[in-house]
Amino acid sequence: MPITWNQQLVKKENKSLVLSQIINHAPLSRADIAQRSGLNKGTVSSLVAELIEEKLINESGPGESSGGRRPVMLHFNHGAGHTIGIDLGVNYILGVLTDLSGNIVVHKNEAYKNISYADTISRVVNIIKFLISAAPPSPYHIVGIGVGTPGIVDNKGTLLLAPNLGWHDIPFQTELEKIFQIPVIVENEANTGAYGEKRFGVGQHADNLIYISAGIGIGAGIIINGELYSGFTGYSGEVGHMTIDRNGAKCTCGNKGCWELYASEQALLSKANTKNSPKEVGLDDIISLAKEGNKEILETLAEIGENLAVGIINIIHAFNPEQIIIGNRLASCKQWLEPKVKEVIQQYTSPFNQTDIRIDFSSPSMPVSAIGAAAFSAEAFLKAQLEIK
Amino acid sequence: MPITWNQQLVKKENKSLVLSQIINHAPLSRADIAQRSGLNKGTVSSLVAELIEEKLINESGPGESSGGRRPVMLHFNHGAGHTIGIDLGVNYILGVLTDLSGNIVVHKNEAYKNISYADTISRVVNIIKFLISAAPPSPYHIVGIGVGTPGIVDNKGTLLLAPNLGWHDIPFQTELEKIFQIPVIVENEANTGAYGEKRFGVGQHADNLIYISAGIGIGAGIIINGELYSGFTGYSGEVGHMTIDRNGAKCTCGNKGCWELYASEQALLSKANTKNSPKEVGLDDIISLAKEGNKEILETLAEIGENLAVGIINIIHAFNPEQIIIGNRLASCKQWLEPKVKEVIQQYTSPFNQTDIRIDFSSPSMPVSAIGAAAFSAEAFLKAQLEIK
DNA sequence: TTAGTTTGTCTATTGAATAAACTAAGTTTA
DNA sequence: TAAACTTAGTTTATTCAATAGACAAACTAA
Repeated sequence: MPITWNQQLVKKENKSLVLSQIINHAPLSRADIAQRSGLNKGTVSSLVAELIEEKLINESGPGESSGGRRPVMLHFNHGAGHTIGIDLGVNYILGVLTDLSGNIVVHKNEAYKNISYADTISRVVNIIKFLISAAPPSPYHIVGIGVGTPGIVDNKGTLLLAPNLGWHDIPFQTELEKIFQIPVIVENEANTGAYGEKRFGVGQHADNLIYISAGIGIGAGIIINGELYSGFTGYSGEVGHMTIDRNGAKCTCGNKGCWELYASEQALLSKANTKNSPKEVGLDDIISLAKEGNKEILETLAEIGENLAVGIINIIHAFNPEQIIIGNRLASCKQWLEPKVKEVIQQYTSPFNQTDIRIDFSSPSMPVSAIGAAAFSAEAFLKAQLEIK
Repeated sequence: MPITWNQQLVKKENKSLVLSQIINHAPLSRADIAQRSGLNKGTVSSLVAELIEEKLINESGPGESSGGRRPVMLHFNHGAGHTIGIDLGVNYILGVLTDLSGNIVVHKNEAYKNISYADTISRVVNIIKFLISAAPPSPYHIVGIGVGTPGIVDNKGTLLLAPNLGWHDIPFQTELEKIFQIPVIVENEANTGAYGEKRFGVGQHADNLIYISAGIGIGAGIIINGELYSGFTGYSGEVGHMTIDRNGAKCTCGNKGCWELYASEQALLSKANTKNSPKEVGLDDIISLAKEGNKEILETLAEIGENLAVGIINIIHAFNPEQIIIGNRLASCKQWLEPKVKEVIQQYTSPFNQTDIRIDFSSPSMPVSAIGAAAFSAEAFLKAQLEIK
C-alpha cells in the first residue's frame, strides 16, 4: 500500500527538517530556523519544544543580539546516545564508539594473523562488549551497531562470501542482533567507507561520489543523490572484478584480466616482491623504500597508479560522478600514486568529464569505514525516533 | 531553501497518488481507490472531482455490482493532451505523436544519408510541425516535446558532442523551445531508450535496470529506483568507452581497447566486411546470411555476443541491476547473440549475481527511444499540472 | 527616556484528512 | 415481492497541524 499523506506525516517531516537544520548548522535560534526553513515561527517553536522534550536538542545560553532581544541558541544533543562502528578487516578489527554526530569517544584496535572464524567472531563480540561498557551514560544509551566487512553482503546483512577471510554465508546481522538486542547494520566495507567519506571525510560536499576501496582487493561504494546505492540485491560496487584486459592473467574469480589483479595492494605487493626477491616486503617497507627514492619501487608505484586510473576512467564513464575518492590501504601511497592517476585520467577522459570531476584520496588517519558504519546506525536511530508518535 | 510540508503539499501528493492509481490500474471506482490507497472515501471523492474538473480523468458507465450499488468506473483521460517524441538517429529521424499514456497516435519516419547540420535541424522542425498539425483536438493540446539523440547531452539539454553526427555544442533544447514555445526535453538516446523500456517495454517490472543501446556506438541508460540516473552533469552511461582490453586497438576517443570497438554494430560490420570482401554488407545482409546459416557470419555473431557479454559483466559487477536490456540495432540479431551472451555471463559472474539478474533484448518493432522521450515530456506535464494551485 | 528591533509565544483562522452518518442503488433471502 | 443486506459514493462534524498576526519580552540606539 502506498504512503498517504496526512498531517501526522507533515509534522514528522517538518520536525525532521528542523532537526537536520540544527544538526548541520548549529548553533541556531528558533528565529534562524524559521527563516532558513520557511516554516512559521510558531511552528518552529512547537517542534523545537518536542525535540527538547525528547532530549535530541539542547538550549544553550543566549547568543549575540543583533539589535533586539537576544536569541536562545539551540544545539544538537550529540550525547543523547551512542553508536558502535566496527571495521572488520582481513587481519584486524577496528571498533569505535561514537556519539550521534560521529565523534569518536572510545576506540579499540586489534591486529592478528590467521585466526579461525569462531575466534574472529568472539573478538568482535568482545570489542563490542567493551565499547558498550565504556559508553558514557546517556538518555538513549547504545542505539545501534554498524559493521563494515570485506566481501559480498546481501540486503539482509548476511555475508554471502568473503574470499579474503575464507568465509561464506554468515548471517552476521541476525546473530549480532540476537546477542545484543540492538539494531545492527552490516554492509560491505566499501559502502561504509563511502558513507564515512560522505559524512565526515573529503566527500562532504558531493552528492554523487564513488569511493574506491583499494586494499587486498578492490571494491567501490556508490553514493547517488546523497544516498548509498547498494544495488538491487546489495552486491553493487564489485568493480575489482571488472575486466580491463580480456586477454590478461587469470583471476581467482574465474574470469581474466580483472582490475584488482593490476591495481590493488595485492598487485603492488606481488610486483614489489618479484623485483626484490631477497626478503618479503610489506606495504610499510614499500613506503619506506619510496621515501628513500628507490627507483624500482617508484616505477612499480607509477605502474599501479596507471592501472588504478584505467579502472577509474571506466567508472567515470559509467557513472559520471561528481567526485572519486581513493581509500583504504593504497591511500597511504597517495604521494606517489596521485600524480600518475591524475595524469592518466586527464589524458583518457573527455574534456567534459575532466572539468567537473574531483579526484581525492582518503586521509589515512581517519577510520572512515568504522565511523561510516556507526553513522549508518545513528541515522537509522534518528529516523526511527522521529517516526514514533 | 528546503521544502516545508503543509496541507497544500499533502493534497498535491495525495492527488498525484490518486491519479497514478488510475493511470496504472484503470478502470477503478472511487471505492477501489480508497481501499488500495488507504485514503478516506470522502477524500478520494473530492480529489477525483478535481481531477475530473481538470479533464485528467473521465467517468465511464457503471461497472459490475458485487452485491450492492454499482460503482462508477474512472479512467485516465489519455487524450487530455499529446506529446511528441523524436528519435534522432545518425541517418534517420523517427517522430511520434503519443497520447498521455504513450500510445502512438501518428508517426513519421525519414531516412537520409550525409546531410548537413542545418538540413537535419530543419527536417526535425518540419516533422514536429507535421505532428503538431496532425494532433487531434484536446483540452491541453501539445504539452511537450522530447528528443533522444546520440552523443553527450548535458543537464540543460545542450548536445555537447555527437561524433557520429559530426556535431558539437548544439543548444537543442533552448532552440526548439524558442521555436515551439512548449517545454522541450533533450536527452541522450540511451537514456530515452531506457525510460521507454521501463515504461512500455520489457523493463516494466524492474526498478533498477540498465539499458544498453548497441548501435554504431554503445551507450547505456541507467534506471535506479525507478528513475533515470543521468549522472552529476548528465554524461553517465558512456560505457562504450569502457576499457576492456587495455592493450587493444586504438579508439577514436584516444583510449585503447574500448568496448564499442568489439561489441557494437560498427564492430560487427567491420568484421563481416573484412571476411566477405567482394561487396559491402550491411546489417540486413548479415541477418539474411545468418538465416541462411552462413558459417563465417554465425561465427562473427558469436564473437560479438561474447564481446558484448564481457562489457555487460563489468556493468553487472558495478551496478548489480535487476535487469539488463540490450537494445538498438544489435537487438535485431537477438536470435544469434542471446545464447552466447547468456552463456558467457553465466560463466563469468558469481552465482549470487546470476540468480537474480534478467537479461533481455528490446523488441525491435517498438520505437523505445522515441516513445521514451515522449513519455518524459508527458510525465513532466502531469507533474507540473498537479503543481498548479 | 523613548523609539525601534528582534526573539519567542499565544490565539484565531484556515484547510486538509478523517470518522461516521447518510443517501443511492443495487443483490439476496425468506 | 417485500424485507434485509451490501456496496458506492456524498455530506457533515471533528481533528490537527500550519499559518498570520497580535503580543510580550528583552534588547539596542538615539
